Amino acid sequence: MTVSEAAERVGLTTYTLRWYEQEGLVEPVDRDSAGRRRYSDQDVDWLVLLTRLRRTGMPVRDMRRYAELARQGDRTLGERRALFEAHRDRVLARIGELEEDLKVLNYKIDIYEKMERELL
Amino acid sequence: MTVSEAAERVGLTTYTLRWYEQEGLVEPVDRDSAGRRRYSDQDVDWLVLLTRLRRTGMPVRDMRRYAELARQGDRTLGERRALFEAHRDRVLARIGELEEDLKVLNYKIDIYEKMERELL
DNA sequence: GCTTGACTTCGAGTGTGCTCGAACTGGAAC
DNA sequence: GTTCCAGTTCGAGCACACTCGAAGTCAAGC
Repeated sequence: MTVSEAAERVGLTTYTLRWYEQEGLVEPVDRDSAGRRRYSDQDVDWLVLLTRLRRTGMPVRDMRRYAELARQGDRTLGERRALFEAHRDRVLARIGELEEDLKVLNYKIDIYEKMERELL
Repeated sequence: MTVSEAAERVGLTTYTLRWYEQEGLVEPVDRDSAGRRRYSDQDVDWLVLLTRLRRTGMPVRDMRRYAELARQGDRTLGERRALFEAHRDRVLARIGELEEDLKVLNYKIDIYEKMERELL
């Protein structure tokens, strides 16, 4: 599929797709006879995984590292697993943090509700 | 307390504390006779609240809006509550998103473990 | 009374992750 | 065969949230 079709599927812009490729997050995508990118389903799968990592706050730098490891095949499986485990821990910590902050938010909302009632 | 003491307490730098003031996230802080900022406990409490909001991903723009409302006193209680409720919903959505992504992460880790065992 | 060090303001610079404009190209529709 | 559209590259620009350097001030310790 074309870059714009791929962009639509993964929920990124065509700009970003080209930029990801340039940044080494994605293998150079196949081209048609006119030099236009042709994305395969595997390309899209990879991009979807990247968007997940990105959404969880993984820096582009780490995503690139991961992409490099993936390119080197099975011998980097352990390293890739370690990278994911470390990231999972960060995501868990982040969820914990958000839940803490949510408590404060809820507390504040309660306070405001009480104050609003008292002002009637 | 001084700007550096306040910075230490809230976990921000002195640069950021001055910048927050400049950006209107914080009321102009009291000064001593030499023109140096003197932070009160209330100032610190306010800053701590701001760091929570910030950590949950609230844009500085919205924090400024909240600060402006707070300055206007009780008549903006409803608006402040609404602002917090909307933000709470975003935080909840974000937690949900992270939990989804966490599943993918765990799935990937499992796959890697399996593949590593098979390669022995 | 001099040094030191933490403060002040101001404007400029940084890092991250895109986002876009300009100039060009090539295949498809009419 | 011209128009049109979606693609191409390249470098520049942008939004956000800080971060810092420079030049100056002031109180406290020696």
